[in-house]
Amino acid sequence: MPREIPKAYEPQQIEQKWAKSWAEEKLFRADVNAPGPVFSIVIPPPNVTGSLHIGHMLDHTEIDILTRWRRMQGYNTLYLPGTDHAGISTQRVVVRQLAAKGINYRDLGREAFEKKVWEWKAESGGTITKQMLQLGESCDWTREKFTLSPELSRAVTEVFVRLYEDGLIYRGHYIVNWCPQCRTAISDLETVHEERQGHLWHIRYPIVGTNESVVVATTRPETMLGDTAVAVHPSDERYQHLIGKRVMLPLVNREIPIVDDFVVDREFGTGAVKVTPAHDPNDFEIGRRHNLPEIDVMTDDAKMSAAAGPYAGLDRFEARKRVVADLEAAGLLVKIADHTHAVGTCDRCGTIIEPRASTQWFVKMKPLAEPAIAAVERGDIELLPDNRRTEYFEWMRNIRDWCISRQLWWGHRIPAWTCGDCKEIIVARQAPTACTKCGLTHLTQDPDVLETWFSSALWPFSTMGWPDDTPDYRKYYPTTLLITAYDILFFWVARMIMMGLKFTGQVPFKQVWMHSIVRNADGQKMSKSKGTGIDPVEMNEKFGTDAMRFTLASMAAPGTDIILTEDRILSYRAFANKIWNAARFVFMNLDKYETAGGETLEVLAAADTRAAAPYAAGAEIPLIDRWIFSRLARATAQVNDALEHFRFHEAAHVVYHFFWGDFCDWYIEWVKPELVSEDRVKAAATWKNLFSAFESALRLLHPFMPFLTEELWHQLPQRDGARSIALDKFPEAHAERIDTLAEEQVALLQEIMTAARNIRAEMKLDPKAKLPAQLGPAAPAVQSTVERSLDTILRLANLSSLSFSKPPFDSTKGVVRSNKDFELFIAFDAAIDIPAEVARLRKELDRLTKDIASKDARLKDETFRSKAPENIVKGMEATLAERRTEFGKLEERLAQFERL
RNA sequence: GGGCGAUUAGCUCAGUGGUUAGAGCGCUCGCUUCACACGCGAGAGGUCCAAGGUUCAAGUCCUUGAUCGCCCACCA
Repeated sequence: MPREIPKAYEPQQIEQKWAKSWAEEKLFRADVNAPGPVFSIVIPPPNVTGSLHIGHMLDHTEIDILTRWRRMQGYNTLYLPGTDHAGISTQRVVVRQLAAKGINYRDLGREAFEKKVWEWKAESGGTITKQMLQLGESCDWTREKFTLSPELSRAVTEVFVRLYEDGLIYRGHYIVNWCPQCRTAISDLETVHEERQGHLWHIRYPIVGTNESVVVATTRPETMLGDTAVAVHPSDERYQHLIGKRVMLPLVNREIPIVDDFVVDREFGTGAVKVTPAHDPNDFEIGRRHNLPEIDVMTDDAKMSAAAGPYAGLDRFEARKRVVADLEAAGLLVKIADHTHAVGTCDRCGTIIEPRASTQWFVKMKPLAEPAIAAVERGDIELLPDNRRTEYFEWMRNIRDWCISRQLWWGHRIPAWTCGDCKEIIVARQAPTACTKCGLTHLTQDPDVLETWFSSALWPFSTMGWPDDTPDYRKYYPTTLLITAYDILFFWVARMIMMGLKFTGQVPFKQVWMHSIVRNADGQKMSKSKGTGIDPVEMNEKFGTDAMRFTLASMAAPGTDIILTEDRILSYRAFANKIWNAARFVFMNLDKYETAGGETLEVLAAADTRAAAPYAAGAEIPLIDRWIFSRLARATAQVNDALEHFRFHEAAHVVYHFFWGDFCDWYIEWVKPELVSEDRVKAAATWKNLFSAFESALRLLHPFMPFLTEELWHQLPQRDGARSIALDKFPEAHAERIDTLAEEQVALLQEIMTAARNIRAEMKLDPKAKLPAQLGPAAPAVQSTVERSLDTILRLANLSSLSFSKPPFDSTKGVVRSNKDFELFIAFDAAIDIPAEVARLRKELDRLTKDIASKDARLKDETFRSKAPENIVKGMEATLAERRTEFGKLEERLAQFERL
C-alpha cells in the first residue's frame, strides 16, 4: 500500500498537526500516580508550534530535549503551570510600548490602559507570545480583579503572613530605586546600570560668618535643593576647622551644617560632599547618623516638588540646567569636569532611576540567604556549570534587603491593612473586620502590590498545592532538576532556593542547569520586550521549528552565549530535508518492492525492530548491516552520554553525522541493489535491517526534531495503541554491540572507494566512464575484505574491474593513491598532469617527513619512554611504522617521475 | 571598582593534556546518477591572540599582557 509522503518537506503543516495532537494526548502532563522516577523542570505548555520562550529561548528547546529524552526513558515527566509572571509580563510589554511613544500608562487612565493590553493580546495572538498569554489567562491582572489562581494566591498570602510573623518582612523608610515612568519602587535587581557620559559640577557653598567657602562636587546638581548638610572626612586636615560650622545653601538660602562622616572619600572630587538624605543612599545613611532632615524635592514623576521652591514643576533634567545656570550667574560654579558614571535605569522602561527615600515593604534577606548558601556548599543543590556557584555565593553573601512592594496597577495585593484611627498595621490571611488594637473598623488595605518575583519564588511548591499536604506536593517536591537561563539565577533561582528552604525545610531542586542565552551580533540579549535579535517566530516560520531547535541544541555548548545566524539554521533546515528525503526513498522503494511481490512492510516490520541488532537472513550477516548497527550503537551511546551531561551540542553533532554520513551516504547507497534483489530472502533481510536502523534513528532524533520524527514514525507500522514516538523508548546505549572489526573493514573499503574517486576527480577523467583499477593490498586480510564487497566497490567507485597486483605500479601510466593498507592504481591513456602530481607528492612527503621526525625524536627520548603511559608509546610506535610505510610508497612514486 | 567568559579555517563555532586540530556555511573542481541541487562526489583552506612557565607531552594547565563581550557594584 502506497505511503503518504509528500514530495516536499513542509514543516509548518507537520508542526500544526502534531502540536495539536500532543496537546490532546497530554504527553508531558504530570501524573501523580504514574510509576517511575520523577523528573521535573520548568516546562512550557506542550501545545507550542514555536517551541521557544522569548526571554530565554533555550528553555523550550533544551528542556524539551531533556524532557522527551527522559520521558522516553520511562521517567514520569512533570510539566508545571506557569506563575503569574508570564501574565504580568503582558502588562510590562504594553507599558514599554507606551513609554516608547512618550506615554505614561497612568496618564491613559485605567480603562484605556486595560483596553490597550487586550488589544495587544489580540494582536500578538498566534505568535510566540500566545503561550505566555495562555499562561496569563489564569491571572486576572488588574489590581481590583486580581485573583492569580486561588491556589497560588493563597500560597503568596500565607508566605507573606508567615514571614511577617517571623519578623522577616518589615515596613521601612529607606532609599529605594524609584522609576518616575512606572511611578513605583523597584528592586536592585530590576535596575540596570549603564555607563553614561556626565559631568561633575563643582559648586561653592559659602560658609556662614566667614569669607571662606567650601566646594562640593556633584553629578546631580538639582538635588542640592534638598541638601541638608555638607560632609567631610573626620580626619581630613583641609576641612578640620570647618566641622561644626554652617554653610549657606545657594539658591535656596538655607543654613545647613558641616558634618564629619567616615564614608566621605577624601580623594574624590574636593573631599567635601553635599548631603541630600532624601535622594542618595549614602547621604541617607549620613542623614541618619547626624539626625539631618530629609527634603524630598521631587514628585512621583520626577518633577520638582514644592520643596524645590522656584524650581517647582520643572522636570528634573530641566531643573538641572536651570540650577547650573543660576549657580553660574551667581558665580558659584567653580568648574565642570567630564565624568563617566554608572546611571541606574529601569529594567522595564529604561527611564533613569531616581534614588528616593520612600516607605516600602522589605524582606530581610540575610536569615534566608544563610541556609541557601549552606545548601549549595553542602552539595544539596548542584549549580551547573559550576562557575556559576561563585556568582551565586558572591551575590548571596552580599545580599541586601529586598524591596517587594510596588505601586503598580497589577499584581498580588499586599495582605496588610492600616487602621484609620490608631494607625496600627495588621497583616492577615483574611481581610480583618476590625482593628486588632483599637477595635475600630476604619481599615484600609495597603494599596501596593507584590513584585512578581515574590510569587515566582514560591513556584516549586505553590504549584503543588502547598500549604496543604497534597499527593502532588509529596510526590513532586523536591524536584530533581531545574533548567533555566543563567541570567535568571538571582531573580528566580536563588529566591526559589531561599523560599523553598524556609517554608518546606527542603531544597526545591537538587540540580540546576543554567544554559546559555541567545544574543544578537551586538551582544544584546534576545528579548521579548526589547525586540532585539533575530525574531524566533520568523525563523520558525521560515525554516521550521525542528531546524530552529536543532540549531539551538547544536550551539548550546556550556559556558558561552549563542549568537544565532540564519546560515546555521539553514544548514539544519537542510538536514531536516535530508531526513525527509531519506524517508521518501525508503517508502518509495518499498512500494516498488511490494508491487513486485515482496513482503509488505507489516510483515517485514514484524521482526523486532527494537532489537538494535542486525537481522540475519542466513548464516552470515552482511558486513554493511553489522556496520550500520555498530555505528548506531556507538551513536546511541554517545547521544545518551551527552544528554546525561547536558552536552546538547555534542548529542546533536553525533546524531547529525550518524544520520547523514553513515546512514544516508553509505548505508543506503550500499544496500540499494539489495532492496530490489531477485533473492527474496536476501531482500527481506535487508529491508528488515533498513527499517530497524531507520526507526532507531528516528527515535534517536526525536528529542531534537520532534515534529518531523513524529510524522515519519507514524508512517512506520507501530504496535497497536502506539500514540506517539515520544512515548516509545529512547534507544538504549549498548557499547558492547559495537563491532570494531566491521567498522575497520568498512573504513578500509571507504578509503579504497574514496581513493578511486579522488583519482577520477583530480585527473579530470570522464565521470561516467567505468575504469579498471588495480589494488596492491598490504595484507591478505585486506584482499579478502575487498573481495567480499567487490560488487559494491565497483558500483560506488564507478569501476569496471578491480584486480589484485603486486606494487609498485607505474606512475607514468596512470595514477596511484595509497595509504598504509593498500595502493590503488588506475591506468589511463590521457596525459597525466605530472607537475601537479609531483607537487602533490612533495607536499604529502613534506608533511610525513615532519611527522616522522617528530615521532622518531619522541620515541628516542628515554624520559618519554619511561614516563608516558605504555599505550601512548605503543600507539606512537605503530603509527610511526605506518607513516614510514606510506612514506616509502610516496617516495617510490616520486622517484618514478624523476626518472622520466 | 569587582567577577566571569571569549580569542582556533574567509564567517559562525566545536575540541574531555596524548599519536596528522574538526563541523556547518562559504570557496574551488566535477556531476540535472530514477530519495534529496535544501543534493552527490572530490578538494583547497589553520605560526589554535602574544610572551613566558609547568609537563615526557600544551589548542587544552599556570602567570602576565592585549583585544572583545557579559554580569555585579550606593564613590558624590
